[in-house]
Amino acid sequence: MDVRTICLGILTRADATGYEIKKRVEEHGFRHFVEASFGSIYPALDKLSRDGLVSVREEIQEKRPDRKVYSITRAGRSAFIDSLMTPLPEDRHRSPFAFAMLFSDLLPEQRIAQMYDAYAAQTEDAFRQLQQAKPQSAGGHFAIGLGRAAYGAILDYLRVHRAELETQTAEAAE
Amino acid sequence: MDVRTICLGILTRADATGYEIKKRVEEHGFRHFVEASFGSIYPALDKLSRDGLVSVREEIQEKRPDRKVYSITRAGRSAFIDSLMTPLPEDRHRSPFAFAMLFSDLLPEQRIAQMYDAYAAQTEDAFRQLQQAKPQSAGGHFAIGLGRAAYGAILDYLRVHRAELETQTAEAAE
DNA sequence: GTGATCTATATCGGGCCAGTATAGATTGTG
DNA sequence: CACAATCTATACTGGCCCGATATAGATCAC
Repeated sequence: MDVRTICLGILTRADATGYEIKKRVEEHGFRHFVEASFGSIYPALDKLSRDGLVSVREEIQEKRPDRKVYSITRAGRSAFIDSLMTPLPEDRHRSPFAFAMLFSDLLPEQRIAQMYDAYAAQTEDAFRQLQQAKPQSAGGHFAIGLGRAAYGAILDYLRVHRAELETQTAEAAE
Repeated sequence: MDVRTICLGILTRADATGYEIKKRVEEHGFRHFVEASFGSIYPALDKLSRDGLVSVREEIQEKRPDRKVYSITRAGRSAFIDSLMTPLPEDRHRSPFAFAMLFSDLLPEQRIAQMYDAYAAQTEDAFRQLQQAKPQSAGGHFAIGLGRAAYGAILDYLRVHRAELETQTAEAAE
């Protein structure tokens, strides 16, 4: 899912500037599924504009940079739908935490506990965000539920393992 | 978790060529948590070599490209551990499928069902792979369990939602 | 026997991220 | 009230990384 496609998707819902697209990508409905930075959004909008998939109107502002408001064109809408009609790229779950755990034997126990707590906190945050998210459509409802299911399961697993870890520590301390 | 760090991690377990590192990254113990392509592994090994974090010995072969076998150095091992002692990057879960679902209203019902089935099949594969994986260490056991918990929850969610979807279709067909 | 897969290294274009620059407006805090 | 932080808004750069491609003999399956 490249940044151009993400931009097109967001623009099917409403016109937006590059800045607003970035904000929207960070909202609950999107942030757990896609990401895009300024460094890729602005060039993407440039390219889309050159290809006629979006149009721009410049709103001149006195004491700020001019707002460039992008709208999706008919061609853009159909290119977006086309891209959803061809096979989707597979999901990617990259976890530096799980990778680090594979090398737990090389690290002090204290550091493991630290990583563990940081990871649990992050996951709880993500879960809570999805709990509060208000879906805008049937698809949004589904996607949020999916995320919630995954994060919830991870949290449960962490809780169970945490208990095991404490037991082991307690035994070792005897 | 950059490719250099991934290479170092793998080399803490055994010496390897670039090719072997790629294979190892694709094994059950790693593939659900990290990824790295040839296009990044070879330059990474180059850089590590120049920085003295790995050493190379060239095994000349008659009718094949020479094998370059990399070993981690003392400096490399400590650089790897250092990188695990500093705060880890957050997990990333990118899901083109969930993103596409957010736009289900723009797509034909048939296509939704298709994406749905493809996604379920993929997830089942991943789950099965983790079921069969045999952990090599306590950390490996933990990481595999974590992955299994997440994929399992997603599969459950998909099954439940599938039933709903069929109910809706059936109602619509009346 | 012949086509597919495996071993093995390497490069290139293009996509993308993180950081940085710029700059005035608004909001918050002590 | 002063000063800091955050917000709006665009844009570039260095560097990382992926996917595709090139090369080439070996081995395996049918």
